[in-house]
Amino acid sequence: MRMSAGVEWAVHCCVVLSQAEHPVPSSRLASLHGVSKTYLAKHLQALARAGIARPTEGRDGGYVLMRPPEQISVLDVVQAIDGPEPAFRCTEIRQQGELAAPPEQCRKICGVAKVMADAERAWRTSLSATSIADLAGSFDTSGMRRVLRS
Amino acid sequence: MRMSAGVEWAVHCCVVLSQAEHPVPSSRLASLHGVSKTYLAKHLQALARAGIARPTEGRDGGYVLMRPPEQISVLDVVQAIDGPEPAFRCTEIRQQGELAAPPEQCRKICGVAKVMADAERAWRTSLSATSIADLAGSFDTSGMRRVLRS
DNA sequence: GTACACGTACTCGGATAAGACGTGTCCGAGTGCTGGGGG
DNA sequence: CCCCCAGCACTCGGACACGTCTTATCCGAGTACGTGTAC
Repeated sequence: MRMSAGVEWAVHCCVVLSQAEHPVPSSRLASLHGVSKTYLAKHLQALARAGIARPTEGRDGGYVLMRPPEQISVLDVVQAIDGPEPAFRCTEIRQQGELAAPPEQCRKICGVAKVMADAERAWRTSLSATSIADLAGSFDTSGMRRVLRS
Repeated sequence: MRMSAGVEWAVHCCVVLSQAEHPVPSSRLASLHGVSKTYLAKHLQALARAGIARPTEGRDGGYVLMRPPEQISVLDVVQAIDGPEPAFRCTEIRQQGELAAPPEQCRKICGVAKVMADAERAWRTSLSATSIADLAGSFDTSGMRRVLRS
């Protein structure tokens, strides 16, 4: 199970955006973090589709957070980049093969799928407990703001 | 983020093996669940490498669980198939680009990585709370045993 | 009747292709600023 | 001095290749059982 590397980029970008007072272009965000400009742009589009950041076109344009950083959880960013569908997808193999269970036993969710769903729920709950604002507190925001002004 | 489909197969196979009294060949496990024989064999090898199931060669051979099903957690099976490495891999982009943090600020783990690690820990804890024996209780084990004897 | 040796059928195991997805890149369309000219 | 307009540079956005991992398959090596034979 592997999470897209773009998630890390997106979270860091959100932290930077939470400290910016003006729109920040995707190319600037890329050079700030030392990553590919064009590929980061792709992920920022995903943030825009999810309603987390808003792009401004034209000169002096860039991305701005659409909500206060306290109201953006890490889970929001992860799901924006990685997709909202769960990692485990039950293919209902309990209904296939020689020991296929009869349909009347399959009204309830498969026990395997339930365990996986519970685990993913715990994962999401943990991610949603931290906001971008919380994360920003663990970084050197003063230096971040200084670099953003220059 | 996607989990390997083989995880579902492996968990169901472990449930079946917990009800079997004799070794069950991989080809039998495949036809019982209606999945590819050869591909399932590959995943069963992973279970063997992880010390969960043991293969027996020759005629009347097959796989047998190496531990009582109460002592095999769903997490054990998931990690055997999907690998033990975490889904999120921090690439330390806080040390790259224009706003690279100085090394003395990087002795502690990156805040982003910490949030992800905590979430995955919650996920693993949830998965380890359920054993193969618990799962077997949610299936029709009597029918399973009947089919296995035939 | 018993023990041994052989043949066979079955098992696992690793090495080998095909497909899907994440990763990375490129160029075109659209927009807001800015400088110059006219009123 | 103020307003309007054209040009421009910059931005985003979607369409296009590449590499890697998951998925899927095949064939060979090895082993335990069953049978036939010799003692």
